[in-house]
Amino acid sequence: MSLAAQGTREARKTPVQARSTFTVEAIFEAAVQVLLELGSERLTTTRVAARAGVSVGTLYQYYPNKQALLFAILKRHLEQLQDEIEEACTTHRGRPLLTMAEAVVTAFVDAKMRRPDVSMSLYAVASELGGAVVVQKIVKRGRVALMSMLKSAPGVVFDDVEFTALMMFAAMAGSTRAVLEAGATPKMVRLLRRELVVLCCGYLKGAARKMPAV
Amino acid sequence: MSLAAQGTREARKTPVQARSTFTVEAIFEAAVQVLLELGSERLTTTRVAARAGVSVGTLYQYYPNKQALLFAILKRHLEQLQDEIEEACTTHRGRPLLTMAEAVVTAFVDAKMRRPDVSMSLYAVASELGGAVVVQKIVKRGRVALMSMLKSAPGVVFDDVEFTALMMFAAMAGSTRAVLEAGATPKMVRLLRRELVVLCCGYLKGAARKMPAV
Amino acid sequence: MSLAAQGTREARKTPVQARSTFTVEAIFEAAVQVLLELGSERLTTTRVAARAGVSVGTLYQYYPNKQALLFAILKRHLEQLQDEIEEACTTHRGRPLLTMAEAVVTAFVDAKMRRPDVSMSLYAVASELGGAVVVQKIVKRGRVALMSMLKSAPGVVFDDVEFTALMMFAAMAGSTRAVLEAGATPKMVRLLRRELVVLCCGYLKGAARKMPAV
Amino acid sequence: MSLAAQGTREARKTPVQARSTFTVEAIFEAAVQVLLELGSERLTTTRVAARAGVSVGTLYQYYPNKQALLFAILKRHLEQLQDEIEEACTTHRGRPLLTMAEAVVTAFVDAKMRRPDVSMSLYAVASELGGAVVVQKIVKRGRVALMSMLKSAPGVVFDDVEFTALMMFAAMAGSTRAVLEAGATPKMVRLLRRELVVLCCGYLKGAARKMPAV
DNA sequence: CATGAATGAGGTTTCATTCAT
DNA sequence: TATGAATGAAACCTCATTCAT
Repeated sequence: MSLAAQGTREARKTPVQARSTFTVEAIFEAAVQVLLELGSERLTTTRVAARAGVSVGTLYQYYPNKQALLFAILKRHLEQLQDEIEEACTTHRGRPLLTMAEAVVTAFVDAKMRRPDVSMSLYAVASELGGAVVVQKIVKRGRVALMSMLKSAPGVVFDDVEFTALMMFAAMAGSTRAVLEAGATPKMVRLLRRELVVLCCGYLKGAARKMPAV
Repeated sequence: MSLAAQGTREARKTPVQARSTFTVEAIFEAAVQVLLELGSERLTTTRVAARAGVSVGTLYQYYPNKQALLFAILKRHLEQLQDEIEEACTTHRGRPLLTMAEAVVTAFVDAKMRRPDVSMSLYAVASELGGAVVVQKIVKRGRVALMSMLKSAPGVVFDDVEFTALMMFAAMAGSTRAVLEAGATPKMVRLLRRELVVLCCGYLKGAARKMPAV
Repeated sequence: MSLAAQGTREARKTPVQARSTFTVEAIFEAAVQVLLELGSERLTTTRVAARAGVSVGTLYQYYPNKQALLFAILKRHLEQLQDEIEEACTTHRGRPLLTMAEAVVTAFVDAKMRRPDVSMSLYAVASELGGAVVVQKIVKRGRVALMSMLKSAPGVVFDDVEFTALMMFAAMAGSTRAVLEAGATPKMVRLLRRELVVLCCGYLKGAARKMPAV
Repeated sequence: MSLAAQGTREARKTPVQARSTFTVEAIFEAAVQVLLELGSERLTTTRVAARAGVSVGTLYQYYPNKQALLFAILKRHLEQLQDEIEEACTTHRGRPLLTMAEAVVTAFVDAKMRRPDVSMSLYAVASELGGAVVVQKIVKRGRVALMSMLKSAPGVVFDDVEFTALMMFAAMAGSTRAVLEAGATPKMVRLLRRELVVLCCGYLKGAARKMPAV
């Protein structure tokens, strides 16, 4: 939102030596831990440094500021998510809509539920960094993959694939979040997967126009 | 989450003199303004008081702390939203699923888009206060109304209406949020309404089982 | 200590009407209650007024400021104490030292232990108002009475009765306080009485010079 | 009393660099000065930091809160006092009661009168922190030493040495306090020493039972 | 007289960030 | 490079006291 320069959000130096790689990772992991234990509100750079076993000064050597650190975590999470979605989308090109929906839903829910605690903690981070262009950019990758897959669906065509993809992702994100925030019991997660397939499938069918066979 | 007592989130005293009613409102409005301009992160009690033209002390006479103030805003927003949804749900009992979907989607999107800026600012607030029981309570009202309406749908029955209602709301919330965060151009909002109807309708049809006519 | 004008510590107006007498008393009692429940640190004028069932404004009508209120409580306590000590001293003029010691100790401990909680709460108040001349003045009365009684002791004379009286009071005050702060179990109080007699008696005997019979 | 955790009263970090040792001391000394000049009531962390020539933040690096700072001063005072009393008690084991009384009184009064101003300022602090277990602990040391010395007195035995020790300390503390609050002129201090010996001696003799020679 | 809304100085505490060592 | 002491702006919140109604 009011995040001024966004270059500031990137990590400061590319670690070339083994030692710094190690340090960076230690800081990163410490940050994740603190985020989980105390939430983004009570995460302080000093605390993270202490947890990582380095001094604050060192932390600032690798992350120019607190936001950059939080952003790094968010980024990794989002990129993993996008990777798995891309993978699912490429693998299922040309398959029927139901199969597509199932694949994407599975990829999405699996990725989010692998570390439900991390996913939840990141909601707060994302809402602070929310509007940031960098975030939008990362998320776009999955949408592009989804669009591309949808276009490959046999026998159907979408009026506005881009928006359709947006809607589908939003629906998945929204319901997964709701389930996470409601506690994400195994039973709920099971229901979520099933209903999300129903929902996406229903939506895709409704959004698609049948193409006359050539 | 770590928000201990919830009494802390309630307003402090009910104004008895005419003067104070005015003051409370001034503070509330000032808070909304500051929230819009600076976001919840940079909203400070001093700033709100200054904007309202009162002293900090006065602010604290009516809102025991910053959270209570933010919560008041969130609460009003959510309650209006729930009101309109309840209204829509009661009015459309017994109608076909498509009509129901249209009604709820319209109510939801209308409510959210009446003050898109406020809606967006409140995302951050909600993520801070999200876990709070009071919030959950308010939101439940709409879900109950939706469930009740769905049960009245002619000729169909749902296996787990409660979860269906949750999914539908989550999908509406998620996609509306996505559109808001993407800028919410009039065109997008139009698309959102249309596609959300498609989505909800598709989902409800998929989730419903046909009942044999008596 | 740094208490500027001390006239400010007196109550503001002498209640002439029945209603105000009642009000003043209600405020006074409320203050005592709050003092006991929350301590002088957390006693606020608003709280006292609320407890008394009047408005802050009314409180300030009768007590010009918070200190005056606290001082009033301390004053009453001290005056009662001095009364009882004076009484004991006058009654036992001319008796043997042991009898005198017993009488004064009993009066002192009784007075302090009648409301041990109040006594303790007032330590804090006294330490804030400690140096105040007004307090010193009140306390002096008991000392004067004690001196006068000691002078009447048959067959003995003190080199510096004034200081002897001071020492005796200080010893009584100090040990009573220690017992109060240690919890003041019935057993301890019993011990206190007994030992205090031993102590005072021993001291008085040591401080007195035998006078040759006339 | 209502001072919850006692960890809060302990110092925050042990300085490792030379610089910080200096800083801690500067803060401590500044605190003592402010305490003397303004009293504990008007001592503020900001003022102390300013006086010490450091920023508030630095102060809070070493003392987690205001109380911890005040407590540190009180602690040092009490510990010195206990040290000197212990010393006096160990040195005079097995000596006659009169010698014992003289030794302890001297140690006590000397310690208190070395910095009469500090002693007085600390009364207020002690009454705030009085109930704290940590304080009780420190003070206990002197009582234990006194008890141990009394037990070693030749030819006498005490029924309840523990209480006797308590009484003797309370009497010393009480009278010293009275003298301090009365201005502590050299003459009074001289009288105090003398009379306190008389008082303690008289008390000990009264409290002791003669033991038959073996 | 009583009310209670309003005041606002002032206090405590946190924490991102810098920089001398 | 690493350290961690120091910074200080800035936030939150309290409460004695006043004064218009």
